[in-house]
Amino acid sequence: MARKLSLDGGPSVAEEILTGAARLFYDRGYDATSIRDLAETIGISSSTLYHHYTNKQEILRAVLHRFMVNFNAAIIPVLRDPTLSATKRVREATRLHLEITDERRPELLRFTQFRNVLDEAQLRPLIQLQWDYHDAVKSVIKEGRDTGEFTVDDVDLATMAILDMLNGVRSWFSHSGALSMNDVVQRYVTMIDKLLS
Amino acid sequence: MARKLSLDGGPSVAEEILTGAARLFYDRGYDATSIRDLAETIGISSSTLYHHYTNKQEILRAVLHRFMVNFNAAIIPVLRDPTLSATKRVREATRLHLEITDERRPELLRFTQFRNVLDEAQLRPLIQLQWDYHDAVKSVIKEGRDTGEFTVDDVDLATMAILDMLNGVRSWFSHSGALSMNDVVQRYVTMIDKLLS
DNA sequence: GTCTATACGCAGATAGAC
DNA sequence: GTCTATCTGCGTATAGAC
Repeated sequence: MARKLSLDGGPSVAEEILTGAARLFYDRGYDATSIRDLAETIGISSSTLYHHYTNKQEILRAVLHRFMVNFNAAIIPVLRDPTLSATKRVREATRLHLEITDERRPELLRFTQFRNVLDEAQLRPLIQLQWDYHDAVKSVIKEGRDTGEFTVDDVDLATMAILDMLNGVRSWFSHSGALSMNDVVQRYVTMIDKLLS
Repeated sequence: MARKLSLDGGPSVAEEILTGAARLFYDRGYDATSIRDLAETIGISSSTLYHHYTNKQEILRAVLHRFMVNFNAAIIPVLRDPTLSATKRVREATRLHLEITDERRPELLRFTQFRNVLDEAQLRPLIQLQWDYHDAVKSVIKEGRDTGEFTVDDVDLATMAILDMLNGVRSWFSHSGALSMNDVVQRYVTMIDKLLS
C-alpha cells in the first residue's frame, strides 16, 4: 500500500480492495464473502490480495477506519464552529450526518444481517410481525394527535424516530453504568413526551 | 419437536436448543457459531440437533420468531388499551419495550457484529473515533444548554437518543419511497429542535 | 430420539515461479 | 506485484446402528 493514487490518478489496488470489500460485505455480510469472491470482483487473484493486506480481518478494519476518519473530518469542524450558534451547528451536523451515511451506505456495513442468512419465505412472517408492532405504535400516536394530546407533523417519521431511539438503547446501555434501567426509562419517557409536544 | 414441555415441566430439547442458540449467536455471531459448538453447549450430539431442526438457518428463524411473538403479545394490547389515554399507553409501552429488550437481550441478536470479527487492539482506535464524534455532539448540546438555547435534563441521554434516531434512518429510508432525503432532513431537524426544547 | 462415524466441499492462507 | 498451484482444517449435513 505504497501510495494513495496510481500515476494516472485512479484509485490504487489497495483502495479498490476496500471499496469492493465494503460493497460485498454490505450486500452479503462479512462471513458470507470469501476472499476468492472479493478477488474475483476486483479482477485480481486471491493471493494478490494478501500482498496488500495481511488477512481478511484487516480489510474489514481498514474499510471501517477509512469511513470513520472521513466522517469525523466532515462533521466535527461544523460542530465546533465558533461563528455559528449551537442551534445552527446542530442543524448543519444533522444534515451532514444523514447525507453522508446515506451516500456511503455500503461502508457503514449496516449489514442486512439476517437478510443474508434467511431466505425470502422465512423472512416474510418475521417482517410482518415487526410491521404489526410498528403499526400499533403509529396508531396510538395518530390517536393522540386527533385528541389533541400530541402535536406531530409527520406521524410516520415520528414513529420511526421513537422506535430508533428505543431500539438504540440496548446497544449502549450497561447495568454497570451510573444509571439504572429505571432511570433510563424515566428520562426516555420525558424526552418522548417532549418530542410529541 | 413434539411438545413444549417435557413431563417434569422442564424445557424440551427443542426449546433448549433455541435458548442455547440465542446465547451463542449473541455472543459469537451466527456464522461464528458452529453446529458442533451449539450441540456441545447443550450437551447433545450434533446429529441430534438435526432431528429437531432441519438446518442451522431454521434454528435462527425459530429463535427470532419466538422472541417476536412474545414481544408483540406483551406490548400490542397495551398500545391498544381503550381504558387508558394515549399518553399513558405510550408511557407504558416505552417501559415495556425497554425492559423486555433488556431482559431478553440475547434473543434480539443485536450481534456484537464487528466485535466478533476484530480483536481488541484493532477495535480500540475505531471506538476512540466514535467517541470523538459523540463527545463533539455532547459538547454542542451542553453549550446550547448553557446559553439558554436548549433545555435538556440529561445531556448524555439526549445525546444518545439523538444519535440513535439519526443512525436509525439508514435502516428504513429508501430513495424509492414518498419522501426524499431532504424531506427527512427537514423533519428530523424539526423533531430534534423540539426534543431540545 | 440419540448416538458414532464419516462424506464432502470450501474456507483462509501460503509457497514459490515470473 | 501478480500469478498458479496447493496445503490444511473445519464447516454443514448425512448414514445407519442402537
